[in-house]
Amino acid sequence: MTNRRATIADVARVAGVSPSTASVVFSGKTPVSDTTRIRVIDAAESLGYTGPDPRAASLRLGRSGIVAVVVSSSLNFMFVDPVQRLLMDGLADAVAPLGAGLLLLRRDAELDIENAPTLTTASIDAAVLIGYDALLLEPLQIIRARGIPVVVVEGDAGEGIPRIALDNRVAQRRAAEHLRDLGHTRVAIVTLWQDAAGTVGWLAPDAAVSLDVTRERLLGARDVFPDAPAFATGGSSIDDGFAAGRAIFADPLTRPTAVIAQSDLLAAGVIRAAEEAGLRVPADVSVTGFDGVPVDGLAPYELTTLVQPATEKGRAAGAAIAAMLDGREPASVDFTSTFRRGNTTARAGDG
Amino acid sequence: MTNRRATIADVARVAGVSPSTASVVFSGKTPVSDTTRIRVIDAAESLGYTGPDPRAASLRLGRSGIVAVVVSSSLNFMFVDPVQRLLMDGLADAVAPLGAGLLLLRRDAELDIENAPTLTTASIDAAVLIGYDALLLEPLQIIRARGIPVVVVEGDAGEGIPRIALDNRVAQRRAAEHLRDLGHTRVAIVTLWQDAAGTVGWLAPDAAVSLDVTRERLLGARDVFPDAPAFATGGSSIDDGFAAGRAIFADPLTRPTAVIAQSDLLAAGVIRAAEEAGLRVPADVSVTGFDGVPVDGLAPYELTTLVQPATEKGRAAGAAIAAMLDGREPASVDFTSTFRRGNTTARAGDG
DNA sequence: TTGTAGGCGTTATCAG
DNA sequence: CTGATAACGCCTACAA
Repeated sequence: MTNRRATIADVARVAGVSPSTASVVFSGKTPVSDTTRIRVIDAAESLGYTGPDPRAASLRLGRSGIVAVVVSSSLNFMFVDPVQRLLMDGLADAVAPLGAGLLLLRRDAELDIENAPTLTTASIDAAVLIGYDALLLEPLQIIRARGIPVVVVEGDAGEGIPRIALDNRVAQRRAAEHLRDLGHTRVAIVTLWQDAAGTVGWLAPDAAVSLDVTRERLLGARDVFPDAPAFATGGSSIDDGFAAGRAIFADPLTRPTAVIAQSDLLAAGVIRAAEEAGLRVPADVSVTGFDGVPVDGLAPYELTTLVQPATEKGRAAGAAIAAMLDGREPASVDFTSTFRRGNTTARAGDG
Repeated sequence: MTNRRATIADVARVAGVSPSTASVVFSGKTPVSDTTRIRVIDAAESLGYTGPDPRAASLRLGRSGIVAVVVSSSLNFMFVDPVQRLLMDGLADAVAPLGAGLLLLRRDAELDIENAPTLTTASIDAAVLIGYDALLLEPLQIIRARGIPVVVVEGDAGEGIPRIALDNRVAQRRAAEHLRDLGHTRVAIVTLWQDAAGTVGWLAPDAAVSLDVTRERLLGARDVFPDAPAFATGGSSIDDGFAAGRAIFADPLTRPTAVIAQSDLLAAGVIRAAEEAGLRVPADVSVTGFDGVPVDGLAPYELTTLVQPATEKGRAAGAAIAAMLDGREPASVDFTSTFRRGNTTARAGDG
């Protein structure tokens, strides 16, 4: 019985009008007399026609209303980070007015040969690359080859590709200066991923950090504390920060009086580790974060941190996409973080 | 200069073959001689042709390779929950072999009139509804009217709609029995959302809980402790659990010796609150969770909890979709949680 | 193995 | 305000 879905032609026939008229009734692009509109709508209803087939419309119009978001890791891993979540919400906000939705595309490392590579076969109007790094190079090339507009958030994909960036170095420097002004001299740094592999451990002083965000924030901290040791984590989570904190507080002799963490989640973990080591925060050790996001479960503490406009970054990415789809020139945007003093930093030696 | 993207017809012309032959070269559906294949590929390269236009293919083939995931809240809110994240990964796993991607559709409460309602205009092959409740009723109706296959995860959308479910009641009962076996009699319950509005506070004994998951788990706990008071939270987060815990531990006289939390995140918050109140876990108060997911930052503790196969649930949803797209009958699946003893429960009175 | 023809369901254009 | 026409770019019987 479910022979075939009704088409606009069927509706037009039943309504006794031409297909183009019926089409216009649905698109609203052109004025239609009330009587014909009603006839068409009635006909549609009687046929169970629920509106133009998006596939056909998409072919005809040349756009599908879909924006791809390409991520380099598992969704579980990616969305642990509140910054990413806020970013996605901002993006969703910004593309909604375009009538667009977000298509989540994982760049699967272990991609089976036979699997249809969705990035090459999906009807997408534009793409957003998040946390651009070497892993996203191939997706980027595919997208560019298809001539699809693309925006990069965090990280630099080269000339001609609009990017949404943050003043990572300057902002992180501000946190370091804050600690210096409080009299701290023995400071340790806890960084985000140092490379795509996610190698964990103390960074060699001259280590080349390939990930933009990590490198910039590290440079900012080193602008003030050139010799501060840095421990690289495998991601941005409380657990990762906890592990780093344990390593940092392991030796009472070399114990720092302050820790600069490259994210709020890492900072939360460092605080946990400090408590475990019997250190009070901020009396014995000061901790700074980065991001300014709500950290679930950090309750008593309020981090001294750099607040970045995560949602705004997503909106800006969406705006850039809207511009490109509109044929306008997309603007790269540099966002600024603001310093926020919490209760996790104090004068050195107050303990 | 970028007049028009090359089409397969252009490629065929340059290669000196017919369009159908060129098409076959790309689809691989029919054997083609090596010489012609090479000619076609060369022609494509010289024209900058990167493969069939997905929009046209999608119209012709009748499928777009896109599966919609409809969520009822902000992405930020939704992805706080590790269960949702794992679910999404499982879903992504399962639809990847179909060559499909996941389209994230927020059911925007404050939908502007002028905004294109993406659910009615997106080229989707199927849809997944997560945490079905009254809020998703309208999306469900739209989807069904369009005749698009749909699967519901958690929650019942009625006859004929395949669902991926969990043995919430039975599993939660097991946790309660565990506590009873440990000698606990004064037990409090911390629930997930009680209704779509997310009303927070003590539940009236006869309160009608409209959300399936919450209700089932509540019933399971009450199967063993019929009179246990229940505090409803506004979501599944450590902070929500913390707030609930504060309320529960506020009065030393009515203080329970055990708390049944309906999620691991809530349990983590309850533990935090217990510590704040000077109670030791599990010596003074036992706490059980639900989900069996890694809780970032819970480090020293290992929850006594019910482990649910979150990723598997996602995979099952994907499998059901694959079946439907294949014309096969989709199977509803009932998953089973397994009890896992951690270090957050102990015999009553051991403190 | 290759080519021909027709249509997937819409919508923009332009003439009435 | 309405209707005829012509794409949009591709795929697949079917015929050669």
